[in-house]
Amino acid sequence: MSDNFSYTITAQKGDERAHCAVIKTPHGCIETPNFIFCATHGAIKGLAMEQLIATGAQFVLGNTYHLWLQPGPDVVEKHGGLQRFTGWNRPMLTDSGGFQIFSLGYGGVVDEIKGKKDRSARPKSLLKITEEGAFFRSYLDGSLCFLSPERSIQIQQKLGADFILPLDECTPFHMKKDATAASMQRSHRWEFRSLQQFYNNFNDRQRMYGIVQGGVYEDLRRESIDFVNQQPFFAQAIGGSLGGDKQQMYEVVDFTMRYLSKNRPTHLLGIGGLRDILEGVQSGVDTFDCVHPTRIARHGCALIAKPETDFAKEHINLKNGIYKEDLNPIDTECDCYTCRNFSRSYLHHLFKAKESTGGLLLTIHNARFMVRWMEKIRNAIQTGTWAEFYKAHCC
RNA sequence: GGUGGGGUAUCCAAGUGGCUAAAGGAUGCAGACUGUAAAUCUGUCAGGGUUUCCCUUUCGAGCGUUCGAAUCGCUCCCCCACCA
Repeated sequence: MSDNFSYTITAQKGDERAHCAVIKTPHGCIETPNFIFCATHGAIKGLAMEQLIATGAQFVLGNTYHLWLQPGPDVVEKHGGLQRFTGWNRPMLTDSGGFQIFSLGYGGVVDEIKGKKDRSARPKSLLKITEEGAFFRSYLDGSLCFLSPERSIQIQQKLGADFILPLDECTPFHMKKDATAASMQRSHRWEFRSLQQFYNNFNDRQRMYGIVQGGVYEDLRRESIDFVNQQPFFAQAIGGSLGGDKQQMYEVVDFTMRYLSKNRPTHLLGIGGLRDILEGVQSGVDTFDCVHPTRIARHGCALIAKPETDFAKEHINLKNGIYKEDLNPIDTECDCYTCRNFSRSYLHHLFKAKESTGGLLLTIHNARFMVRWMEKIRNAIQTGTWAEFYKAHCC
């Protein structure tokens, strides 16, 4: 194998697990800790890639399931891969569709994975899961779809992102331990098949992550870690249910990180709260991804650093009436295009008037905010002040 | 001047005798959102209170019929359409 890919730890103090590293890919390097922005359908909702690049973002994620249904992997392949297709000529990862088995499969309990209560019940479009794979009803046209580990990898090989994920099965929080264990073991078999497919058609411009399952159970997580550590993955991700509340999530991530290989980059799937990221970094996580910053932007919320020591509220809602005549920018410290040019009052107006530009401007702010948040974290680690930084924000 | 239609809460708009403090929508006020079927979803929206219950004031205005009226009758005010 060539040296298209590498993982190098660049800063780590004493016996702290928090560290900085560089992940090298054919499309450039990623400095970690870092945040991966979600471009599920091959676009950052509300932004042109040019605008995301301007924020300093380094890493973007697309979704196998969505891109498979639309426009289809062959179309992307004809463009020369996802990077050319989307205009993001930088490091990229594709998720396997495993999360969709969960999110489309449990109907109203999409929130289950976070231990939250059933709210907006949706009709489920997952028909059934067998050892072979998952049968879906396409949410686009109702047609029957079948996603297997092999199929997911074939699709991802055509999509051509730098990093790909094996198909796994996510389990909801309220699932009994033996069922969680059975699901985890199936995920392992699926990951093994994914690896076989990957290496059978190996392309030196791609690498694969392993995914740790096991829910909130420490012994299951250890079993899953043993599996992942022993398989020839380039990197590893923590998936599945992380518990019923934040504290449990931090604990699950922490004991999982304790046993995972330190020689591989580690990704925490689907987590992106500001405090959550600090806790993850503290446990040794390299990368995070989350729809939260871009989604809440479209819903009128801007991430803020104001309560530097109180993370009860990590954002403000620009739709609130108090911003109607607020001439200040979202954050006077922020150097993003939105904060340099527009008032909270203007943003409030755009959302009240249902102008999609409001979502665009807040997405720019939130993206830039996340980029700067990760820069602050890396800076603290590089200057040997991580412990103080962490304590100042998390205690 | 004539004929017909209409005036309902912040706005639009259902409702023609009790189950109506009054459907629905919008606006307003707030909340949620964590590997995106999300530019989505939820709550609230006459006033007050000891707030799973009570009181006060409401359907253009007034008077009346009735045990009971946004709903029926009379008078008045205003709006719209067409005809002179």
